[in-house]
Amino acid sequence: MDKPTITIYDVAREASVSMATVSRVVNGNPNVKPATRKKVLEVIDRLDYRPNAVARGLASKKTTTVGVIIPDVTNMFFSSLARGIDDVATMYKYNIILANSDENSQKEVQVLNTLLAKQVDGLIYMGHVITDEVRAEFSRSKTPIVLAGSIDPDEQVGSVNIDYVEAVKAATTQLIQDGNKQVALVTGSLKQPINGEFRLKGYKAALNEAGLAYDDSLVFETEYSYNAGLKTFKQLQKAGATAAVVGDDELAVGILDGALDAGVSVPDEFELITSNNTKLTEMTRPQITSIDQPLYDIGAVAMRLLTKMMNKEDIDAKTIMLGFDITKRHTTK
Amino acid sequence: MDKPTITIYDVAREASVSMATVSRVVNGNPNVKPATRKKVLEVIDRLDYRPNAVARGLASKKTTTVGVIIPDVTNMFFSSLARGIDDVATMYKYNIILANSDENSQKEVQVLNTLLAKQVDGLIYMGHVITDEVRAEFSRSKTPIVLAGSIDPDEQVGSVNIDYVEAVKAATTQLIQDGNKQVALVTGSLKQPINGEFRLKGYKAALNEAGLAYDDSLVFETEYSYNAGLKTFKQLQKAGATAAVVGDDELAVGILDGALDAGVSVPDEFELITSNNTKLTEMTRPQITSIDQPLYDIGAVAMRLLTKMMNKEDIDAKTIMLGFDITKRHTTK
DNA sequence: AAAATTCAGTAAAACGCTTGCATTGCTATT
DNA sequence: AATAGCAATGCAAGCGTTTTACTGAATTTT
Repeated sequence: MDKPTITIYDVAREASVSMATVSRVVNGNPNVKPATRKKVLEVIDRLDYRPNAVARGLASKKTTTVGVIIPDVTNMFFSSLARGIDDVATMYKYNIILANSDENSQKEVQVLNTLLAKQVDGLIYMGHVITDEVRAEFSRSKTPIVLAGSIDPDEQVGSVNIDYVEAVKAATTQLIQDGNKQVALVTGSLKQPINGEFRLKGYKAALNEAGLAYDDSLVFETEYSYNAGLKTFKQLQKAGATAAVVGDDELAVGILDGALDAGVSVPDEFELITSNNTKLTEMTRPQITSIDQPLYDIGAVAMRLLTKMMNKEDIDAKTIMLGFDITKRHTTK
Repeated sequence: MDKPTITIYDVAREASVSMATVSRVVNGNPNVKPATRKKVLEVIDRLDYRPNAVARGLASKKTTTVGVIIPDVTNMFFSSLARGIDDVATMYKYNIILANSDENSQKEVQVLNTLLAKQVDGLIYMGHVITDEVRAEFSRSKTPIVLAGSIDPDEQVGSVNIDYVEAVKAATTQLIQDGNKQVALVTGSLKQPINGEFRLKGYKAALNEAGLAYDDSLVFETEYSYNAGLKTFKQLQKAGATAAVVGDDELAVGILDGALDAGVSVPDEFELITSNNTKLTEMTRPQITSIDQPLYDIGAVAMRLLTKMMNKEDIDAKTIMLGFDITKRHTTK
């Protein structure tokens, strides 16, 4: 009852040519006479032959599959990247194995290993932080790797980002120019380079240029969630902040709602700029001004870079910084 | 310079046993003397041997990989399902190949074929509608398939859902009990069974039970987007609706904002119940009352069902309906 | 017209693993 | 002591491709 799987060999026999010839027509190798090609294609069609990619992978040592490690698909920031990755992957005939890591180093290492065991041709890693264990795995393998939306302090592997220093600097400067003397910075863990290093640096640079003193009671380290935002607003108020640059959209929505709940008028009494420009920023009232990171593009460019690496093409630069904008909405004056 | 890939054969030689034995210890086959096992494991460790899953796949005809077809990862509804799927998949040692389809039948067929070529052990399909072409592909292959969050009119393949008829009925009834005589239904294309068949049925049933006449000028067919919601509110107002059951959260946020923009007070002058209970519903002011579909669970259960099918276990029921709730927030009285 | 080159195609060796079957020692049974 | 039974291994045949040589034939060059 099980239909016997039909193989390249069957096609060869039916078309009375060798397997090699069938393989050539399947792979578009030009070294085959049009008449033969046609004959083979007919048989393929008649037999409903479908090449077995696993066998092909074993023989050719290529799987046309790339591994993608993502903290959580459910997070818009990452799913936007993922969408860019998948679209470009499809364009170049690759498929994606998607694995959620929850930014858990142990899971990451584990998943990395199964991905490598599955012989993926390349890897894209998303996540805010790269632990030493993960870095160790990276260097242990010679599979090309690109980081999407996270910083590579070592520049060992490829990476695609925006210039977080400049982005936060621009946002902060804008808030200062609106007349705020007490601009807060609200981010995730300062242990993550993106926050503790880059964003903080941009923030300080802006203060400095404006001749304002840095005050670390205006820097808030919190979790990226709506509820954390709600709570954070109270602290912001206590600290006397009249504006904030926020590292995550959900968090920003929480802060906004915290302000509204407290009867604080936005943007008149409190201004807000967030960082990721996800759809969320348009769904609140007032809509939230945001640094516009081209998330989809970061993913797309990362995947494109990876294709080049897998192809052993020359790479101009392993680290690519995309431009950013600030999309003005209604949480700033 | 390229390290030679080290194979099971190398391990066998170094441990002076046969490949078969190494294979056995790698696969946890009990038929190995503890002493031998230990020796082999040591060599594996020393040589840093990593089994090649592609070769394994070819030999065993199992890839421990399942294909997942998703309309758009960027959509919270689907990404929630996907997260459930991935978590359960991981639990059962499967990986997921994720492919975005944009609900485009042609892409779906294409992706389905490459997935099958890659010899996935099973497939999970998400999408509101199953075109004939897709259905044809489904029946052409004997790979197990489960639909997650979409209806299978034919019951040919497995599927996991909630009871949309009852859910919409409950929501509509609630709105009627709040005193609304003009309750609207706002969904996506009525051509999709979930809308034109199930939701509409539930809606009519509720009206009927309440002794209200069905009026098709209160049924709105639109796109699932924030902007569509904004526009739709105006039509709702024109039609004299004082409440609405909405099929998508982004859409609902649009309608809510449309109401607020028009100076209509929610829920006093207009009530709203949405369908997917994504995080979005908590991020608006007022927060939106929603049918609570256990999205994560639908994904998880779908994947669990698929594992059973892949394992050729007995299945109690191919079609599974999960329970739902209505989470009351502040767009209803 | 002979030699060189290109074209089409063949045969068979990988690719790295699983697995059914055969084999080898042992221990337990008679 | 002979035999059966079993646990532990080894052997080798696949799995379905790609790819490397290689071979004739046809075409071009000299």
